[in-house]
Amino acid sequence: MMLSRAERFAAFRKALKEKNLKSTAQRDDIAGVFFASHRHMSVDELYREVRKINPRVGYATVYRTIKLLKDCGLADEQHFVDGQTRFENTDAGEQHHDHVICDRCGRIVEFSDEPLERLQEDIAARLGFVLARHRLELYGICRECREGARPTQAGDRIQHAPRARS
Amino acid sequence: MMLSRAERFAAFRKALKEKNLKSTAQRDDIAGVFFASHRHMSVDELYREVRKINPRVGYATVYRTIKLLKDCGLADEQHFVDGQTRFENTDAGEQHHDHVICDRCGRIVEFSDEPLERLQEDIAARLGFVLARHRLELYGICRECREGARPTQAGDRIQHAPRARS
DNA sequence: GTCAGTGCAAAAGATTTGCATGCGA
DNA sequence: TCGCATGCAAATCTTTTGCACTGAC
Repeated sequence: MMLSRAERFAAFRKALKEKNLKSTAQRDDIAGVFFASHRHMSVDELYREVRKINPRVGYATVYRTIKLLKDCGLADEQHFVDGQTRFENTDAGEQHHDHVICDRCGRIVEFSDEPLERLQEDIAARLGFVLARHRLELYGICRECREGARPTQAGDRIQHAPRARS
Repeated sequence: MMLSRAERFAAFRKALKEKNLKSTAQRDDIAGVFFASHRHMSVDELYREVRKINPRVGYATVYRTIKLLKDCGLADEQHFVDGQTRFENTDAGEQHHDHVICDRCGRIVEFSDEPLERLQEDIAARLGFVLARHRLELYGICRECREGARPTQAGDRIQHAPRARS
C-alpha cells in the first residue's frame, strides 16, 4: 500500500501529464527531495534541501511545486500547534493516520486506530454531521524523554508506529 | 462552571494585578469585546469590533492583549484548516472540548466526549506517551446544509452541543 | 515556435518590535 | 514621579504574484 519513492515519482509524472503540465528539472528535484524525506517538512526545510542539490531553484518554485503535489494528493498540509506549516508524504491509497507529538523532543509518531475512527463517526452523527475527514493530534511526553535518555534533538523525525489496535 | 462575562472580567483584572500589570482602558475594551463574543474570533475581527467602541485602539495593542488573555488562560488559540488563526473564550475550569466544523457553512459546534478522551489516553499510552493534551477537529456537512436549508452565511457562529455521551 | 515554467523582486498579509509619548498606580 | 502601556511605523516572516526570460514539448 505504501508507495516507493519511484512509484511516487511515477505518479507525479503521470498526474502532470494528465493535467497537460510540463515535467521540469526543478519539479523533479523538488519532488525527489520531498519523496525521499520521511519527515514532516516545512517549506523552508524543503527549499534548503533542494538548494543543496540544485542551487538554481527559487523559493517561489518550491511553493508552486508543493502546491502541485498537494493537488495530486501526494503531499498533505499539516498545521501543528507550533504554527509552522509542514507537508508530509501521502499516498492516495494510504490509510488515514493521526499524530502523537512529543512536547519535549518534537518527535512525531504516526498511528491509526479503527475504534477511534468509528467513535468519531458516531459522535459526529449524533450532532447531525456526516463526517468527511478529521484531524487529531495528541501531545505529550514520549518514553525516552520521560526516562531522561534525552534523544538526539530529533526535531521532526518520524517514527511509524506498529498499527495500533484496541 | 461556565464563567459569566463579568466573572471573566474579574479574573482578567485579578490576573493583571497578580502579575503587577496595569489595567487600562484599552485592555478593558479589548477584553470586554472578546468576552462578550461567543464566536471564534480572528485578531482582525476583534480589532474591528473594538474600534467600533474605541477607535483609538491600535492593532499592536490587540495582539498584545490577546496574548495576555492567552497567558491568563482566558483565550485559546485555534488553527483550523482554513489557516486563519482564531481565538476562543476559555475558562480555566472549563472542561476540554473539541470541534465539529461544517465544510459548507462554516458553523462550528463544540462537543466533549468522555469515552473519546479515554480512548485517546489508551492509544497514547500504547505508544509510550503520557498525554498532556490534544486537538481534535471533525470536518463534515451539517444536517441543515445536507437538507438544502442553506442557513444564513453563518461564518463562525458557535453552537454548543448538548453534552455528548457514548 | 509556442506557451507554460522559472527566478527574481516586489507585493501582500500576518505578526512583532522599536521608540517617543501617555497615563495608571 | 516612575515605569509600564500604547500608537504608530517600520521591521519580520511567510506566502503569493507580476514580469521578462527560459526551456519543454
